[in-house]
Amino acid sequence: MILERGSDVENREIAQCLEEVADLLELRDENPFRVRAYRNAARTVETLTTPIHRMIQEGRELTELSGVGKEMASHLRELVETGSLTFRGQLLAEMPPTILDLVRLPGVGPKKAHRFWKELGVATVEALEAAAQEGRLAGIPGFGAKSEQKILAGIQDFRQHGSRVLLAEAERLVEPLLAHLRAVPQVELLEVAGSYRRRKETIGDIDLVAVAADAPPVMEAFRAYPTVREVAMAGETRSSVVLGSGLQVDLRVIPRDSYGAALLYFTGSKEHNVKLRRRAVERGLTISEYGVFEVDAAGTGGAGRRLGGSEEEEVYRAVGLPWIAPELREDRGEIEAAEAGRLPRLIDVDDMRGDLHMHSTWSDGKSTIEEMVAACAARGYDYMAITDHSKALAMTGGLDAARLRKQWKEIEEVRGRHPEIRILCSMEVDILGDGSLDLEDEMLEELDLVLVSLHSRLDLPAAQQTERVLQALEHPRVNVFCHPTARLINRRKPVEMDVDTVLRRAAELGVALELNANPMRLDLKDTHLARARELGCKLVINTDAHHTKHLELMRHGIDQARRAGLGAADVLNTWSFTKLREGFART
DNA sequence: GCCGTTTTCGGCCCGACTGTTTTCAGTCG
Repeated sequence: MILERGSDVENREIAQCLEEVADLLELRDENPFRVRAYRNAARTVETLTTPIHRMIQEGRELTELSGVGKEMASHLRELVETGSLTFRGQLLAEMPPTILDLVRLPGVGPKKAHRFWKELGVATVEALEAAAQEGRLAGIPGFGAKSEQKILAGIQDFRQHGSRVLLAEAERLVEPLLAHLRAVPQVELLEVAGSYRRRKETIGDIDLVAVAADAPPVMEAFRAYPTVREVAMAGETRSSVVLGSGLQVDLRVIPRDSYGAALLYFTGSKEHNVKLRRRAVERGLTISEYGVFEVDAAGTGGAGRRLGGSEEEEVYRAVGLPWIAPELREDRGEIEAAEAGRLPRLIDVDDMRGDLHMHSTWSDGKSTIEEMVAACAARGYDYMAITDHSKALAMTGGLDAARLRKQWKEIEEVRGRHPEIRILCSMEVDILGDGSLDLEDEMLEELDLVLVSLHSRLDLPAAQQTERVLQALEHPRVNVFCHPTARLINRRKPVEMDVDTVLRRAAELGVALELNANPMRLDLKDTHLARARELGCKLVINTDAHHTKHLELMRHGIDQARRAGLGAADVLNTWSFTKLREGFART
């Protein structure tokens, strides 16, 4: 990977490079703690809200970052200055880079991958597949026919379902499974843990935690669920299945008094758990999925007195912390905040008092203005905005000035019939290629609220895209920049843009940034939101509904906002209408 | 490779399951 030279090397790319170095070191059978040091540093960089290149510009000491020492700091510097890392190049010279693909296969780790290469000369997924089919794998010690089958199945699976599934999609798949399991009489409690409970935007697999006095009947029911395609693992307390959709689901059955500890453990994140365990060790305690225990004074490694674990609160309390919301459990500073009593009171879907981005049949929406208004009123909103597309988006039936004026007449009539809700005349105005807006200034003047978005020329180089966006935000009538990076999760990459610069300028200008709640967008993403708040940006959460039923998607935006640690006060459309008006005032 | 109100050396989170093996390494979460 050669990174683009220049000041805009993204933290994500740097983190990726360090991760690769960790993988390569692991393949070389290096000291596992050295490997971990690279992974830790990668994680620090990835979750950092300030771009590394900016830290360097500002002359800040990189070793301030946790997990970054002298060596790592010099790696980071080299990456920012040259766009590549010599050390990584040296490691890559020792082995074919395609070996890294092997490690991504289920059941194949660095040890096995290394042996495939050394003992069979196999370095690609294709070569491994051929070797397994020809029975050559079973020839090396430690491998048998079963290993061969497993690897072939893994390759199949990997090709079909390489990417993670959207949280909203996972919900649809899991709900009926939960109903199926809850119907088993032995099941006392059942909860989805893992990244699903942390409300991550995409899900790799599903982790279920169940309490049952008698585990076997639960396991049996689980494996007998109609859409189960394959039972990957079947133990007494733990089973793993693959559903017809390709989604892997793990189930752990645990006793009631371990419920909290198990839920905590399987909710993760891994990094959050590691830090909690370290805290436990510092206090002479040990945490497992069964509870919190005193470490045996005799030092035999056995567990001593049990301090609790039936509820998550007990585990946190044992290490001197208040309960932490699952959405925050990423080791991005939430443990330190909890310790200092500075955990944010997270925003809730009930805090929302309006939705400021939705379409109607005037452009590409499927519901009429009247229907959208009635649906918003039914949700208890105090205000809403009708924001159809502008004329540049011809395929959506975008409105020109003449049609927009006609639309205002209709909105005026609907206002008469719905005094219970404020209806703002607005528009989602396209940002044109040169950064100008797709609506005349005199029309912009008359709108209650102006939204701007990128829908075209999404492939511009970073410098040009950034300039284009900044140009649009400078326009004094602009209030909200919608789905800023224009990504579609798993389908379209975010535009190349210096997000940090855009956030800074938006904060200065008083232009609000949208968190688009559509589960395919969730744009801005959590780390950008956290950075936006840090910089004092105004924020709104909108559904971008194209049908009355889409108004319900607001909860996905709330999930994302909670992951960013946002409270109700951080989001303008939780405010009263009067305060909202003042909030949108440009600076 | 990082880190330190016990430490600049000696630590670095914990347990289940599988396959293949006869006591356990590798992988996963």
